[in-house]
Amino acid sequence: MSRPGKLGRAFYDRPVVAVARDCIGKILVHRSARGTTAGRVVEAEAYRGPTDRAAHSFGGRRTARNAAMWGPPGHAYLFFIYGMHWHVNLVTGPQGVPHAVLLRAVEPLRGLELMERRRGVPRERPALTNGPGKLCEAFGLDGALYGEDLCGDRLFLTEGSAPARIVSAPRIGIDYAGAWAKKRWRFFDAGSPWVSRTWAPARRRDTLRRR
DNA sequence: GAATAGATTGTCT
DNA sequence: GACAATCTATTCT
Repeated sequence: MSRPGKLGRAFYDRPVVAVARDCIGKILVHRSARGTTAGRVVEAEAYRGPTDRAAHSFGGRRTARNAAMWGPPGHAYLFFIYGMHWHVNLVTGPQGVPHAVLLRAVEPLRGLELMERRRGVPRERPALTNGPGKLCEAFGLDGALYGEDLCGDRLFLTEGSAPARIVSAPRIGIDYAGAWAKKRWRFFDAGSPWVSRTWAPARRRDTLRRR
């Protein structure tokens, strides 16, 4: 009731790949003590445990860290990685189904000054929010929001404008996942300059050194 | 532009 | 003790 167009529980209580695709173009809003930040989601990935080897819930793995993934839809699953970055996910599907959507990049819309201060990057540079760790830093998202209800007033999505073209591509940074790494469960707005990478990452192992 | 190294810590084996 | 759904600076071409 706090915002027109706020997405309800039903949006998240659907198959994870569909939610990931439908996220593109929606508006992410975070209201914090320091101010409100908002941005248009331009890139997201689906993680479909327990069968998806790339998911933290692969093989039925259930720990304190990934507990939110197993909870009801429409909540936030945040985790800390590489010793310095937070990532934010939208939990999807019914309780007990450990699926989630990783938000990878947004186009900044509101709270630009706050984002610049948090990131130390000027608003015109894509580096402000074009990566999962970057957007969390810009929006001030961290463990304090673990399990946050996305149907509440602190962190949520609202209706936005669907892009002209959504591209599907392999997910990033999960080369260890074997065949699952090839699934095209990364979605992004083909026309946005705020996407982290427009296609698959350069694969180190596959790129032979030319003398 | 592309490739590489280093940062840095919570979590789990 | 190893590793991770990353980022940045630096180096090389």
